[in-house]
Amino acid sequence: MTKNNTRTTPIRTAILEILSKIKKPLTTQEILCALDKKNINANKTTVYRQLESLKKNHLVNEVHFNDRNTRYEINEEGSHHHHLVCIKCKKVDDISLPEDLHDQEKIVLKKNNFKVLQHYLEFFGLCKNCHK
Amino acid sequence: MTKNNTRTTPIRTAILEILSKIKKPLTTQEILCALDKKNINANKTTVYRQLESLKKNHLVNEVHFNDRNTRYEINEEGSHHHHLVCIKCKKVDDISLPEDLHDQEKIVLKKNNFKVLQHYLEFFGLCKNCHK
DNA sequence: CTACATGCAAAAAATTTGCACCACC
DNA sequence: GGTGGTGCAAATTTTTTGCATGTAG
Repeated sequence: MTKNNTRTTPIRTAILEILSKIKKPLTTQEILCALDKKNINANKTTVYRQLESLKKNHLVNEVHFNDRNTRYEINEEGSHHHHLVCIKCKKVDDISLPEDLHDQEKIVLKKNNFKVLQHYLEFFGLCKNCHK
Repeated sequence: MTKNNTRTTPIRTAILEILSKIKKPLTTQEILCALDKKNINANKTTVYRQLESLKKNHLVNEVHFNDRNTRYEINEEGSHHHHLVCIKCKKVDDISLPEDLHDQEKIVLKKNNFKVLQHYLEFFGLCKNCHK
């Protein structure tokens, strides 16, 4: 039993394994396929529910790119990273930025009296192969 | 006739007006309602198509927050701004950051040889009213 | 008179809900 | 034995597509 009254089940474990290994955000569809390839039979409802639960437990993050798809990525403690999304070949690279937040950003947030719990930073553009 | 072979129609104009005035991202639903309040009768299909077209013409941006909704905001040239999303009261504030990108971020992007066309930065947390 | 715009209906896709049943603690 | 997990079907919501018609350039 993990925190928040959730149990460690094969499906839950498998989803975490998949996301941990691939280290990039996957859509529900992709997760479903990946489970299938692992010969783990899971209903899409279950996957939705597990992802929702994993999100609540801060084990995965929901990420959105420039399309209409909801994606999930593993939430690796300490290594907060961002994404470079190539709008041409759709490749997604992670980048980890040397420090968390710019000082000036912190000042703005402080001035707004806003308590940041999470932030997303995504770059859209052309990767090295696509902007030659 | 604007660029990209699009025409200036009442619906298109109204959508831009709405987004220009409100200056925050709206869902398709909200845009539909706003049109209704303006007594402009528009089919949802048309709105979807206009938003897609406006996006292509870089007049609006598609924005995603921490839920499953697609939102659109006016793309105001030069005043690139970001959002503070309160996860409790759902209020969305704009912030404009003093400078575009952190120097160190620029270095990382350069090292990755990635040409940035657009970037999103959203902060999720608690606004001043909600974290008392 | 041609290309874009629109509305309507239907299809497709994504997500949620209700209910029954199972299984772990 | 009670709480969470799962599957299935159905409902709901969101988005897309096809087609007929309208209309501005």
